[in-house]
Amino acid sequence: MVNKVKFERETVVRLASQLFWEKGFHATSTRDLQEAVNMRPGSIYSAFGSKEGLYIESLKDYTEQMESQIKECLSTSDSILGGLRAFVEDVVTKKESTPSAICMLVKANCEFADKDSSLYQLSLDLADKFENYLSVLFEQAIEKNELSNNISAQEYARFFEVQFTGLRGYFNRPGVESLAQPMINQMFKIIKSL
Amino acid sequence: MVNKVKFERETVVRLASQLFWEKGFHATSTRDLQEAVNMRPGSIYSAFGSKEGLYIESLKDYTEQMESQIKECLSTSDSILGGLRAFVEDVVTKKESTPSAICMLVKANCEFADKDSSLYQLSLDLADKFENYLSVLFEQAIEKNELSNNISAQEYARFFEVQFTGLRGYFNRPGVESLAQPMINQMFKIIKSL
DNA sequence: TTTGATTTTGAGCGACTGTTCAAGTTAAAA
DNA sequence: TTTTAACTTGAACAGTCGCTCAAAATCAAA
Repeated sequence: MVNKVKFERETVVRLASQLFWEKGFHATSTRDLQEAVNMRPGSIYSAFGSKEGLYIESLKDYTEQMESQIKECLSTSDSILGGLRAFVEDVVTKKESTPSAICMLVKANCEFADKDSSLYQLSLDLADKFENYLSVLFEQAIEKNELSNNISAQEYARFFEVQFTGLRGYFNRPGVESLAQPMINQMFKIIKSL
Repeated sequence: MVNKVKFERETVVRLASQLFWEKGFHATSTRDLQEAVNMRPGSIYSAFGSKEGLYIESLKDYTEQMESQIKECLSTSDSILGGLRAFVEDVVTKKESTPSAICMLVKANCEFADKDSSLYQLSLDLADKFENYLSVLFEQAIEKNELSNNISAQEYARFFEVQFTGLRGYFNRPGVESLAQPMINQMFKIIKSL
């Protein structure tokens, strides 16, 4: 090796991810990105190939970050359900410190209308992966008798997902902060009664 | 009057609305719109002022269309809850005939990250109007004893909205059609038990 | 039939887009 | 110290963007 890359790939992807999450793919220009990651076009294109390439890496990084956040919440809590609740509270109540209350995966799924586009497909694949991960967690919750087995782990996961994304959409506006805790309580009360 | 406009304003807005709903504001070019509504730029700009002006009228038209759809469902059904259920089934199961399974208001709210932008504000205002309309309906449902008064009409409306938008997001993908009816059943079973 | 206010047309403007690449810089190896 | 492959730079390209406006077309009223 004669010379090393000067930038930290992970840092750059993290910064790009924040910008894409906030503004979406189409509304983020390559010049916005250049400024955000402090790189000139040539370096970006040699490292990521295209705006789309950088976006793909950013979206994957986002889901990894989200899974890390869940794992963190699980390790802090003494039950699966407690961990999931902590995660939901984290996301919904600390929305000021994130680019958007709305999940970047949901935003991606909204933005790419062409069902044949690879970015739409990617958003589906990552959402699928996330649902599977949730299913595993709910499987464990059933095994630990935190939840009944009236419905399957996958059905719990689906309900969680619908409620979670619905809530995040609802809280993507100012002035509803005081509703967060009651609505999360309601959500988990329902889950336990399914 | 010396000369009349040649186009039907409502038809044009309807066509533009479909395109904006499908592709979003940023990904829809003025040339896409020109083709869709079969008008030249000069005519569009003299009638609507700007791309943004046409979008504003399109989004307002969308919400009016949605309220009409609810009213249609209510008139066909003999209960408020039955009407709302018919509406949800309509939207979630006939998604192939619409530009997107996801609500155009939700897409708008996703797309406009700048909380100071007037398009973001518009999406909030229209969503607020919709929530108020739902509240009125749930108020009636409580009065007609279709629902308990354990929680307020507004709380019912909020739960409906979260569940409804969550479901629509979930069904914005291929291959989940068979889950629609069970999940809608679950949704209304929960509403009745609140 | 002529008039004249109004609407429609579409070529084209300046700004911005994603992307390229020749020239400059860097630092490990020779 | 020199070499040289890898990396960085940023001016610039071709294409697209939202939008304008002078000219042509339209048609009720005179």
